[in-house]
This record gives sequence, structure tokens and C-alpha cells, in this order.
Amino acid sequence: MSTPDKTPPSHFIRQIITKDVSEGKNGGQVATRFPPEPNGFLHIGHAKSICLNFGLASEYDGTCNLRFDDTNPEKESDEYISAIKSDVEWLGFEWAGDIRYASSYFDKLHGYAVQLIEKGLAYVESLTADEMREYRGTLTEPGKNSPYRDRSIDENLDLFARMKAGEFDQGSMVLRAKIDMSSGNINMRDPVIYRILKVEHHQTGSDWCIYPMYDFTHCISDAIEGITHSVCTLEFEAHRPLYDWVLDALETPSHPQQIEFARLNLNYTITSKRKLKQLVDENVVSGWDDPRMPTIAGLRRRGYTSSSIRNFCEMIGVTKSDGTVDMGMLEFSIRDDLDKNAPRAMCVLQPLKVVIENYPADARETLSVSAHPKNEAMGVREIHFTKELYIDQNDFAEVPPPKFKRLIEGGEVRLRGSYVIKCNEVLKDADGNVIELRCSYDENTLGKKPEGRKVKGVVHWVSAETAVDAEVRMYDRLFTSENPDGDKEVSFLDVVNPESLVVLQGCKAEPGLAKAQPEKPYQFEREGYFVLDGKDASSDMLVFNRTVTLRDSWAKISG
RNA sequence: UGCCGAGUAGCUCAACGGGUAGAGCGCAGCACUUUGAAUGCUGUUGUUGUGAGUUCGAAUCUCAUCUCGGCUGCCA
Repeated sequence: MSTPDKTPPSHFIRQIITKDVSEGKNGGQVATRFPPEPNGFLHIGHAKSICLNFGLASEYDGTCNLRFDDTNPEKESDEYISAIKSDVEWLGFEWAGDIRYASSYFDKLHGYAVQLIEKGLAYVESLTADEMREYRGTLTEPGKNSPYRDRSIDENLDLFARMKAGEFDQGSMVLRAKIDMSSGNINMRDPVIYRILKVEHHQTGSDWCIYPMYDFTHCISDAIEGITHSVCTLEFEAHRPLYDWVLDALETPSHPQQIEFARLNLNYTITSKRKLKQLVDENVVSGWDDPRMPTIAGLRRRGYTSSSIRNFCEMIGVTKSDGTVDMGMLEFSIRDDLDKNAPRAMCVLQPLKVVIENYPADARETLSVSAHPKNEAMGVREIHFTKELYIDQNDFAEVPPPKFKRLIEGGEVRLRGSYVIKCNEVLKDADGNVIELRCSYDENTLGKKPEGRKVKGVVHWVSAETAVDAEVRMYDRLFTSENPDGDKEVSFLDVVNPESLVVLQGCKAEPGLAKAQPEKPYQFEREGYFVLDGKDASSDMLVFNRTVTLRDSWAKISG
């Protein structure tokens, strides 16, 4: 990516912070946080938030905390915590100090809840969940006060203490903030702030049987950590009045400012942790890190680089309008990166044998080919020219379509980095399938244009003698629908692309590819960008994942 | 028939003390080319959701109206 002296474009959050800093608000400091719930893997939408929060912190010379918002032990687990940590690190960000956990504030949170009760601003509710729903009213009708709303402070204190002590059954009581049952904002209709959950917590074990709700926890956690700008997504907009209410009601160390931005939507993909989990649980994909998943782990295994993802996040901007980004943008950002940084290699995906009739059977020439056409610093690689070669089946046509410029019977083509060959004869099997091409090479065309004619086509190839076998996994978008989630009649599970993974066996790779490493991408010339699979490749079997194809204007011409 | 938010090129975004709209992606064409890639050049599309008003002048200010999104978990 070309980034010289390019200041990042401003957006509304940068403007707010710039203004705050210049006015000396918060002592001119900036402190943000990225607060995932450990209930699934992070996805590309989280990457946007991570880049925003950590990016803002570093731009303003501030800090960004990584805090697990772990207030619902029923859905959370430790395995997600470690996955999230490594995703954030891989993206290239460093959190300030130790990792934070909302659960480590449980004592303080409990104290604040007691403080709220003492101020007459919270009460213990004994209505059932169903009754509470009825009392809450609807979007167009106000709610009505609970008969338990006016319990005395002492009674509330006693009841809350006994909730904490485990005297009551799960679901029998909750602690509610006493705000306004007629508010137009349903979040303000006496929201629940503590519930009984007789569940072990992955961090605090069996210390607690009551757990604070998000709205109560998040703002206080931010305040405890001295967060200055609490950046979150649009769906929390209606929660902001509650965020502010809690902090105004309590004597907290600070009062951060919540700012909402539009979450990322990408076409042809889903960014819902719940649905992503469903794909994993129902074995539609091989796991959270399946290369087709829009998770950070999946993109990483697929061959995306962290810088391409960071770049993408900068490219799409930050606003309050809820739009859908074209997949093409993500693909642009990875191609842009890999075109510059991935060494080139040749790999024949669907081999077709080629025999050079005028080349001696026992000869072998070693050719030095540059690893990158525009970057000599990347060095050279060695490939071999021998009597028997492979080219791709797609690069030969018995009946060429219009404008076809690869190999045809009687025609010539350049073998990339090598000689021009001519196809003299086509051999077929009993079913009429082309199984071998008998060709001749022009010995005067190595590094030279052929004399007296023009050869337009260039084709990738490999020596049958020195090529190494490989499995290549051709990945494509996971869904056939632009908006897999958009149709209420059709489940996203029904629009999974059956060709999102096509496994090619018996591919022939140039010998240097035997030393491929995970996360070290290559461009397979004329095919796309590929990377060794980090999980399934072994010392005796190369397995490559296709990250993305090359731009393909031929596909547009040929349909 | 509530509250909140958003509506600028196909997509993502700029234009922020009012002066008839720009970029990236995409797309098209040309050049170059031992990747039908990359690169370079050129070009493309907008009655700034709509209708009024203020003004010499409005994407920017005012009013009205329409459309879309979020909100009725003891989820986050």
C-alpha cells in the first residue's frame, strides 16, 4: 500500500477527540478500550472496531485497554479469551498494561449497586420475567410501575444481600434501576442491573451467584479505567442515556463519553457471532478458523495479512450511517498488499502433460527466474526445463474461443520465464479427453523474442521431473447471496455456496514451493495468491489455500 | 401508530463560519507487458431522498414530507 506522507482522512470521531484534546478535556488525554465478550471468535467487523480504538489511542498518544466484557458466564469461555488475545496481537496492536476483565470489578460493581439502593435509585423486583414484560409497555405505549417499586431502602438492601447470598432461586428476583417507566426510551424503563445466575464463571468460579448486566457494568468499567472516549456501535445509541444516568447517579472516578459509529456490514458474508457459531456447530465449516469464515482467524488462515485488514478498515471510513461495504474492497486491499509483497511462483493446478519432442530426455536446464517482476531485492528462484512438463488444462483449447491467446494445436505459446513452444500433436484417450501434448521448443527464444513472428500468449508451467505435488484448496465466497441474512423466508444456511471450497489434488508446484511456510504468501502466476495452510499441511503434503484470485479481465471477456 | 439515528456518484466516504460537488473502489477505453496480473494515462455516472422557504447564491440554514435502520432479553 502506498502510504507515504498520507494523513488519515478525518472522520467525526477524530473530530470530536481533536476538539476535546485541544480544549484540554480529560487533561488532554485519550484513553479508549476494546471490550469484546468472550463468547465467540472476533470477525472482520470487530477488526474495524479494534483498528478504530487502538488506532485512535496511538494517533493521540493515548492508551487502549483490552477488556473482556464477561458478565454472562452462560455463554462465555476461556478458549475464546485466548483466541481473542491472539487475534488482537496478530492485527498488530498492543493493549495498555494487563488485560482487563469486567469480572474483576464485580466487587466494586456490587458496591455501586448498593450505593444506588441507598440513594433510593434501585429496587429489588419480585415480578416474574413475563410480568415485567407486561409492565414494561410497548414501543408506543408507556409502561407502568411495578408494585414492588416502592419497597423501602432497608428492605431492598436486605433482599439484595440475600440475592447475593444465594437465598433465592435463579429468575425469582432482579435488581432494577428506578428511572422512568413512561420513558420513550425503553432502556430507561427501570432496567434490570443485576440478575441471579447460579452458574460458574470462567474467571471468578463460584464466587458469585448474581451477575451485573451490561448497561450497569460497561459504563462503570469505563469509568474505573479512566476511559475518555467509549466508542461503540450504533445499536447502543439508545443505551447512552442509561450509560450517562448510571454515572451521574453514582460517585465514580470519571464520566467517559460514549460515541457510536456504524458497524461494518460486508456483502456476501455474515457478521453475527451467533450465526457464525451456528456454521461451526453445524459443521458447515471446519471451525471458527475455517478459511471461508470472516473471522480474523479465518482470514489469517486464508492468507490475508494483518496490514491489508488494517488498510481496509482505514479505507472504509467511520460514520454513523449504516451501509454495506462491497467484498471487492476487502479483496482490493489484500491484492494490493500481496502484489507488492508476495514472491511469485508457478503451480499447475490441473496438469496436462507436455512432451518436448526436440529436447533430449536426459537433459535438464536450470533457469533463474526473478521472484518479483518489479522488485529485484526479492531475488531469484530456480526452476527446471526438461523434456516432460506440465501446463494447465485451461491453457490449451482444441476449439479456442474468440480472442483466446494460449496454446492451440499448431500454435505457439511462451512458457513463462522460459522458451516458446509449439504444439505439434494432441493425444487423446479412448473417451476423447486430451491427455498429452507433443510439442517442440524454439531454442532461440530463451530471454528473447522469437524471430519473424509474434507470440502473444504466456503460460505457466512446471517440470514434470522436478515438480512437487500439492493439494490446493480453492476458496470462494461462503454465500451465494449478496445479503445472506436479508431474506426472512430463506435462512443463511440455505444460501451457502456449495463451491465455496473446491479441493484440487495432484497439483504440480515448482520445487521451491516445497519450503513454503504458513503466513508467507505467494502469487501463483496467472492464478492468484496462495498460502500454505497452517493446520493441514505436513512435511509430506503441501496444502495451499487460495487467498484471492488475480483480477481477471479474461473472465469478463469470455464470460 | 413512540423514541433515537441515517439519507451526497453502482459501493465506501469527502466537501463542516452558505459560493452551482470530489476521492478511493468498481466500470470503460488506450498505452505498456514473457502474469489476460501489475503499472501509467483518459474517461464514466450525481436534479446532494423529496417539496417548499430564507438568500444574489444552499449538499450546507429553516419548515414540511418520504424512505431505511435500531430499540419492547433476567444478551452484549
